[in-house]
Order: sequence, then structure tokens, then C-alpha cells
Amino acid sequence: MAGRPVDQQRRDELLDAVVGYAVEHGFAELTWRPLATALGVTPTTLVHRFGSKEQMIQAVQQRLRERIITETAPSDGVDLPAYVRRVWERVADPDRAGEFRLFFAVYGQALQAPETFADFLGHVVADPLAAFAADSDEGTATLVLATLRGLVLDLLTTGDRDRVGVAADAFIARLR
Amino acid sequence: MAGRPVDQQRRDELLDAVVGYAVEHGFAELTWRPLATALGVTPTTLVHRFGSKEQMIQAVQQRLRERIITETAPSDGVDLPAYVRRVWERVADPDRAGEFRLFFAVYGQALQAPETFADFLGHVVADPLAAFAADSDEGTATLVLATLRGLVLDLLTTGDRDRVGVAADAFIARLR
DNA sequence: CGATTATTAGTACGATCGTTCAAAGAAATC
DNA sequence: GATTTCTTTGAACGATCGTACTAATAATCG
Repeated sequence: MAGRPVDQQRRDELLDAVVGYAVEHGFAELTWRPLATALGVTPTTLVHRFGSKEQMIQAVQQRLRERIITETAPSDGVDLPAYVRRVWERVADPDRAGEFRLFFAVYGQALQAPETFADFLGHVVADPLAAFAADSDEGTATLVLATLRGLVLDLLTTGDRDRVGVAADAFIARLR
Repeated sequence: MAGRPVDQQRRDELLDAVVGYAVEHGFAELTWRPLATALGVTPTTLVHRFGSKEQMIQAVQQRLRERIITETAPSDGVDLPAYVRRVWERVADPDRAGEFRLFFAVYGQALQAPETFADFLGHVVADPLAAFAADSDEGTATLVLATLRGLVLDLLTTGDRDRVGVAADAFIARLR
């Protein structure tokens, strides 16, 4: 008594397309009709797939976490400065700028609707913190995470790779 | 040939009320009718006062900058560590948490709509950076700003004042 | 006083929002 | 082949959105 099986590949493909649309057009413009038009489907298809807009948003932020937060780990046994440098090079990658802009857009909205984004807020600090704390103490891990996030914010705002790069180098050098 | 004079006090009062509403209800819920109802006026009053919703948003983010970014300056001649500590104590003030949540909500949206928020993005880093750079070099100023912003993000997310406070202390101590 | 401008209100318009409903084709099991 | 489940569609609903228009009242200048 099993009907047509779930097409997981199609579901992942749809979610990735939604995230891509959000990266391009902004988190605030994530509405059924323009999104569906851009994806070449009807709004009903998206509604059926995600259930509701809030559930779709939850799926998007969860995928974002997978793409961004999980990128932090693991350290592969190298020492902390080398580990932090590698993470920095990843998060400062210009190809990732769109993803991080969306990340901070979701983050900002999450801070103003904590109950709706409880999942996001529960992991956005705790997960990378645990990764950094494995190679240092909790205070240093907190500092590393905060500094990296702040530097990325600066980079996304000003685009000044030279100045921000110097600051990142100085920070990493001081970790030794 | 001058008619009734502009009531600047009333205008400031209205803008402050709008910012207060945004702090409470979130940046995403900033729409004419619920806002007007909460403020005890009609939507038309707000439209006439601010011109359009986009102009109102611009006014809100400008007021936010005045409240938050300007709070960073000045250093009053004390050395950098003492200056940074004083700024940290201000931005970590629990009474300011609502304002900073709104700040990061606006910031996140600004990153995804740079042309609309050009004013905000043009000042959000440059202004405090100039304040910190007056007492240090550009690299250190960049690092200080990024770290403070990141620590505030952590604090708003987790509320873990102890852990974040330890990290802030360690950072400031390392500035000497 | 008359002219002018600011402030506030009431009404209404078109657009877009999220969501629901009925229905058709596709892919699996029995 | 009948049944079941997944996928997708088109049409439509009520609600809310930003905004324009008209008008009344208040405060200033000439």
C-alpha cells in the first residue's frame, strides 16, 4: 500500500533553487508568486512542497546553516591559528558573499523573532563555538567566532579586502 | 508668506515612537496600519509625515545610526583599552538589547538591498572605524569594531553574559 | 481678516499577499 | 488493472499592503 515514492532529488533541487533565489533577490522578497515564476513552477507547487511560507523559511535557514555553520568544522588536527586561518579564507571567499548576506539577513530577522527562529538561534553560535572550543578554551573560542563574524560583516559592508585582511592577519598572529 | 510653522517637536516625537514600535515589533512588521494604530494616529498622518514607507525606513535607520554608531565616540583622551572597555559596557547594556536587535535587523536587510540603504552602509562601518582609528592604527581599529560587533551578536543570541564577558575582557586585556 | 502652510482624519483604489480547493497525470504496490 | 501516493496545475478567496484624494482644523504672516 505504498504509492508513488518521494522524489528526494526533486525536493533538494527545489530547496536549492529557493535558497539561490533568496541569495539573489533578498530575504525580504521571498514571496510565493515571484519566486515560483523565477523557478518555472506555479505557487501551488511550492505551497504543496513546503506546506506554508513559514515552513519554507525554516527550510531555507536550515539549509543556510548547513552551508555556512557546518563549513566551520572540522579542524583536522592542525593548531588553532592554522584552523582559524583556513576558516577565514573560506568565509571571506567572494563567491560566498551572497550566501553570507542572506545569512546575516536571516540572522537579523531571527533576533527580532526568536520564537520563530528558535532553531537558527540555537545553533548559529553554539555549533561553531563547539568547533573552535575543541582546540582552545571557551573564552578564546567565543572571541574567535565573534571576530570572524564581525570581520565578515565589515567585508560585506565595505568590500575593503586589504584593510579587513590586515586585521584578520593581525588577529590570527596574536592567537599564537 | 509663511503658513503654520513646522512642529519639529511633534516630528521627533513621532519618529521616536516609530523607532520604539520597530524595536518592539520587529523591522519586518513595520507597516502603516498596525503602526498607526499603536501610535494612536491614522495611517494618513504617518504617510503625510514621512512621505512614503521607504522614506520612513530611511528616517528610522538614520535615527538608529544616531543612537548606536554615534554612541561609540568620543574617546575623551583615555587610552585605547579604557576607551574600548567603555564602549563595550555601553553596547552590552541589557537596556539597549532591543535597539541592537533592530540595528542588526536593519543591517542584514541593508546588505541585501545596498542601493536602498546606501546611507546606512556608508556610515555603519566608516564612522566608528574613524573613532577607533583616532587612538590606534587602521588594522587595530578594524579588529576592535569587528570584535565588538561580533560579541554583541553573540550576546543577543545566547544571552550568555558570563562567557561573552570573559571573551571581551580577554580581548581588551590583549590590546595593552 | 485673508492667505498660506502644517497637521490630522476618512475613504477608497489597485496590487499583492498567503492560502484553499478541485482536478489531472505520473510512479509505485497489490 | 485497481489503488495509493506524489507532483503539478489553474482558479479563486479574503486579508493586507502602500498610496492617492478630499476635506477639516490649527497656526503663522502680510
